[in-house]
Amino acid sequence: MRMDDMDRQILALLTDDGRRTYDDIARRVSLSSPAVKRRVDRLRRDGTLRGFTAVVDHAALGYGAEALVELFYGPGVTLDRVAASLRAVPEVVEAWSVTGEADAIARVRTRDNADLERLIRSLQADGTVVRTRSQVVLSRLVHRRGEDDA
Amino acid sequence: MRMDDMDRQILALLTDDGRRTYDDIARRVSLSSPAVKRRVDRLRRDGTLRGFTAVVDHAALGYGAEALVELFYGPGVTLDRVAASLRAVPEVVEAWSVTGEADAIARVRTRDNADLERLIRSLQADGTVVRTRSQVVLSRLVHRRGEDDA
DNA sequence: TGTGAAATTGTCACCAC
DNA sequence: GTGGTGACAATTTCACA
Repeated sequence: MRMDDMDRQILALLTDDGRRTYDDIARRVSLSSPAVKRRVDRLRRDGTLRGFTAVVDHAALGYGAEALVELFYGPGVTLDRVAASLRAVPEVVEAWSVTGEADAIARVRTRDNADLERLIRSLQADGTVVRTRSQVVLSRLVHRRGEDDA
Repeated sequence: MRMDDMDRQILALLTDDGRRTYDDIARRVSLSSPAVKRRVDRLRRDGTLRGFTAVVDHAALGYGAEALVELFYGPGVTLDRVAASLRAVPEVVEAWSVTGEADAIARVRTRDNADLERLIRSLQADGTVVRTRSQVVLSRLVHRRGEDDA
């Protein structure tokens, strides 16, 4: 899985616009479009390039509330069990196990704060999580393309 | 900015694969490809669809460390100033102002934990941030496509 | 919204380095 | 191994119904 600067440039261009044409990329990196395609195909096989996705404005879709919810597990609860139960909740868009006080942090998105509160209650009611501490997102300060959704 | 179920289906399909062809989408939602294109064009004009991006495995690119860093501002520090100083740090891939104890949370990504520590020190040295509290990501438990990078 | 045609893009075999 | 060229297939795009 060698990675040269050409690959990094191509990935940066595709991160900026995932639907850029091979020809457009080729001109910017001074290659032919088949050469670019071969590199992109290789990066996908490697797993370095996982795929492509649409960048959607969730607020425009009616999901205006977002929060980071710290989760504290009950005794003896395994990581797999928490992961499985979080995956079952569509509002959980991302979750990590972390160092520090909390065991994990879930990033959740709901229509509004009322839904947010209901969601947090339901996470607690689940049984795997004994306590939560939430930080509601007021605004986005930084966002780099290829790093998230909206 | 009306949004019907057809639009939502199209956005879901493009979130799953941002390079899906109009014809592929058209078959799945029972429309013609020009009709799909017209809707996608409208969603882009609306701003509902912000664009497309590549989904990259940052660990494969040598950035294996990730953390959520809670930031506590000094007195009188404005949101704009924090946003500007965070934007200047490439390792900050996302940041939000939040409710709760901390003023903001930055999501950062570095090569390793040593770089992570250096970065956190530099955020404190900046002057706008008087204290930080970090939660280092151990593993990703949940990740929905269209919600992030790797 | 669909159809059909033209322009653009993706794809692959083949060759050179 | 990597890259380029040219030909063909697939897709995008748009005028018109």
